[in-house]
Amino acid sequence: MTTVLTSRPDIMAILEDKGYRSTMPRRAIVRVVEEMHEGFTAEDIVRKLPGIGRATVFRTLKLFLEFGIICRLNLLDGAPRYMLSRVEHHHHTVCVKCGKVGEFRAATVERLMRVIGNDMAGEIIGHRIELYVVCERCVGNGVEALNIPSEVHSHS
Amino acid sequence: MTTVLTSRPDIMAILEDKGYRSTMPRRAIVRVVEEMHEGFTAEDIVRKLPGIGRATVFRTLKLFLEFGIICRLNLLDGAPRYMLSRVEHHHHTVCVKCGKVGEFRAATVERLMRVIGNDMAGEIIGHRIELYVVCERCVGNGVEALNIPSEVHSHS
DNA sequence: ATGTAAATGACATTGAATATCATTTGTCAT
DNA sequence: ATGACAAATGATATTCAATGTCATTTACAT
Repeated sequence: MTTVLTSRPDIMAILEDKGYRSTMPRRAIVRVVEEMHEGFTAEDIVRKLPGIGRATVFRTLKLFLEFGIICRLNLLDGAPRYMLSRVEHHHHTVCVKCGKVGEFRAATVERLMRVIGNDMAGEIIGHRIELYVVCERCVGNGVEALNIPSEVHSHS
Repeated sequence: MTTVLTSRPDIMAILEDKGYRSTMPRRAIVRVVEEMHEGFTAEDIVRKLPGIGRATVFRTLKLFLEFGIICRLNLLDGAPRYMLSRVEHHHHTVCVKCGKVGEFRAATVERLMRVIGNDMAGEIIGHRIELYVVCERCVGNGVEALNIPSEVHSHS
């Protein structure tokens, strides 16, 4: 027994399996993405890696997205945020105050989809659920009134 | 009895109540929005109303959004789509083939939120659920393989 | 080592959306 | 009705994210 199994999949290995090359910029982006734990924008990566071209960052994130290595959250405003995927199916919480992105899983969600599917013409391909929350930390701070986008309350 | 109650709220009246003026461009946009039944982009409106400035269209849609008159869907790619809100809380279905936007309601959704809320630190402010579907019409056509964004399957 | 296709990065370009600001237009008081 | 004034508009410039182009570089199979 000489190696410890890392709980995290080897991203470069995934790409190499698909025939993509292990290049310096890709490795750098993998490294940065792996240590960003609360969600990040493409621009965050560009800023953290000034030696690497903007186009490359965007291309690489798109590649990661395509293989489910990262996932994308279209927030209410501003650029989409990304975060490293966990293996299991999950959904996201977004703190409307500090922007922190969290995850949750709920068996009920899958059951819900089945119920809805039965009531519907057509076929369900996938779903997206986002919860807008005030996270523990921000509730604690109990600061001034939040600017909550009204659309979150009653629609979509 | 001289008037028929329209089932749809008078959008201009809502705005006037809030102190906004009933201007020609706003009335034009209301008219167009009310007759677009399958979701539209800001650009759709700009195209339909060449006499009205781009900035005004964006400003007005933002205003409508703020008061819940329309709702916004951040789709997987491209510009956000808008659609006239119904009064009741609901969620959206998006056909990954033809882009048609539908609506659904499910009591289970609200129950789900309560269940999740109990399991969570912090406070749930709102939620967003989107179902990616192949709509009835497109299933019928049974056409070639769909280009389904992988992120829809397993994440977010 | 070398050839070759893949990948990169500098740059230009697109496209959505916002900011600016002189002009126009609704609304209210009269 | 009229005029005054703030609100709203629209032409334009500008921002910002993201993509396309293409000559150069780099990883990898041989």
